[in-house]
Amino acid sequence: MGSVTLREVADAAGVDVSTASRALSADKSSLVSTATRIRVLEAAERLGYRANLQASALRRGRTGVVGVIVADLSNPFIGPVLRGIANALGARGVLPIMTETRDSSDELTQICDKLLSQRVDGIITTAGRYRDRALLRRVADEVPTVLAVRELPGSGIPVISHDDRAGGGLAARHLISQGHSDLAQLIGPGDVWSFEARAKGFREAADAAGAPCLDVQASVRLPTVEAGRQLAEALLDRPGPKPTGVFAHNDSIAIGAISALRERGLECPADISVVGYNDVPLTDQLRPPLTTIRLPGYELGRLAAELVSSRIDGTGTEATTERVVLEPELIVRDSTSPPKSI
Amino acid sequence: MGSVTLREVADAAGVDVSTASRALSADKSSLVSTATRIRVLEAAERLGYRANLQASALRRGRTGVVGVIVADLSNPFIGPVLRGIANALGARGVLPIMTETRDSSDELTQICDKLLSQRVDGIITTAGRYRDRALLRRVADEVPTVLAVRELPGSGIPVISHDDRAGGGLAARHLISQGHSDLAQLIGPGDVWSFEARAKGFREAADAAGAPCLDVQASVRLPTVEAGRQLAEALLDRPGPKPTGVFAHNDSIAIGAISALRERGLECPADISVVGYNDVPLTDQLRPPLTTIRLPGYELGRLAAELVSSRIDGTGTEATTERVVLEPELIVRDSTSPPKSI
DNA sequence: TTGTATGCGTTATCAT
DNA sequence: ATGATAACGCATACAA
Repeated sequence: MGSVTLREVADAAGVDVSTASRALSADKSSLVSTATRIRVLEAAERLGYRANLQASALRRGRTGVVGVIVADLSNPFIGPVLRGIANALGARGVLPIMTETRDSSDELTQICDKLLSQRVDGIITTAGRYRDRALLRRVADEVPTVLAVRELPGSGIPVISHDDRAGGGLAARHLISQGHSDLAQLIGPGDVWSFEARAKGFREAADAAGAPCLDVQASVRLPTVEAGRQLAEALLDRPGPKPTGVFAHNDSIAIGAISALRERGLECPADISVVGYNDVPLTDQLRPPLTTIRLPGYELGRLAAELVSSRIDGTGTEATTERVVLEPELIVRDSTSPPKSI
Repeated sequence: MGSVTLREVADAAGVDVSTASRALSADKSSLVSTATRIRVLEAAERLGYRANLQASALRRGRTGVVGVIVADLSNPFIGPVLRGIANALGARGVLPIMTETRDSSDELTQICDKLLSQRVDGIITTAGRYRDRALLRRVADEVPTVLAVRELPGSGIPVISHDDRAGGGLAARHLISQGHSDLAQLIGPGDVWSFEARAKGFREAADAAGAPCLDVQASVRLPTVEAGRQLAEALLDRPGPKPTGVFAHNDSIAIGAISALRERGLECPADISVVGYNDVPLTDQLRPPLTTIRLPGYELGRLAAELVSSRIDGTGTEATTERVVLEPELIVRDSTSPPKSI
């Protein structure tokens, strides 16, 4: 492609490349006389000049690109997060490279390698599992890195998250306040901060209220509708009294569970109440509309992008921005109600 | 960041940079003796060498990055498309830069500029509106470009789409076969291929069956749940007989419409049947589960990525790959049923 | 205010 | 099979 170089612009304007470079640079254009500046600008315009950011990056050591790594692009809760990231980065003229690991550590390894080879200025990831801590730590040593949504305790990597533990507590207290005394939780895939923290928060609040709490653990990797189905069936297949209040670790699991329960003759919320997590789009239109915990995805994305930007600029006051934790919010809809027997 | 350069690896291995370059290059490593190759490889490993793709790109004229431009990251139908793109590109070692226009032409202009400055090897976009034809045509002249999902007739840009017109026909014939004789369609934002084609297909099939068809046009830019609400209310506020079979141009509109209808005392499907479009995740879990037309998002994304890759490689037999059109599929669920009066 | 010269890290061409 | 060298397009330290 005969793309126009700075050299050609300079020649057309009758100046040296260095002068042309200065004239076109936003902050250094003051070092150039107004007359020559407009001459260069006109020449650039006329020739259709477009700066080669690759070359510029090579010279300046900055690419204007940050890598974004998510676990699952088809998880609807990720949409708002990506938006928040894209918007905040866009405002600074930075472009995001988006990648997906499907929660596979091998994938993550390869992706990190690729991003580092691309010399991205920074990395934002929501895909870290505990087992990836060392890997991500190494990445963070090479390039400004920010965790979003999922924390990685002990990694020392700055993180923008929200309080999953408090979210679990909200779910438990809501069910208890509705009169449920037999609780259960459908736990998301292991090795992930979000689910462990939610489980812990839920259990603590249940214990505090003296309510028995059954844990049903997932053996699957991704927290999907199908996983919710399996978890609900595992719950029903257990011997003993059936809980009436169930906390699903995300909305997909909740949806799958409600569907599976219905197939076994249990209606939600008449027979069993279900609380979800994330408040993904459309949860208010489900059958029934889902009571859930809102995860502030857009905000998380936006803040993560701003944090990584400030790290890149070196303006991050290291100590003060290590960890930002937003608050979850209980959204009450129709999937929870007082238990029948009361 | 003291990142290791090829130079240092060469020095450590006691060879020239050019030899080191050959040794590390996949296809040219045969030009190097096995002995020195392993010496170089070891040195690289030991020093933690990582090729600088920026520099490599500058020299070779290829970045290994393609730009992806979508209209709306929060539209759930885009998830599968992005996945298809990311997976197909990933298999070829190419990374996607993802951007969002919110269906604004200004945004699109800026984004194209940015991507071209980044010297992406190719561009895939689902965000083209008719008014953007000239802009995208110019882009396509600079870099291999592929349209996905939305066509841009007369632009001459290769496109991977599916048959929206046939999809509209499927919707109409389904409603008619259920016994509906009074039809209406809630039309998506103007200036966009998908919606115009769906409208046309629906109208044609209605006409062919002699069924009157009311068109309700959106005045909004994005086809959201809220837009669906407004469209449904506009429909009800019209004088004259109310249609019993409604085609919403996407699932979000359908959901908003059903919700608005319910607020006005009309139940779906008892009082009014609604067909959506896209078959986005969770439509089967809605109240009621949505009858809809499936748009093969993953396939579209995958094919678009493969097409742009072959264009980049220059292996695209120009004439044969201009336009690929997949087939839509009717998914019958519970939001449609025969009208009451029958 | 402008020009000169150099280097960012690679790869390709040409020798050897 | 390997080395020397130039060039990709740009930005900056330095000189004028």
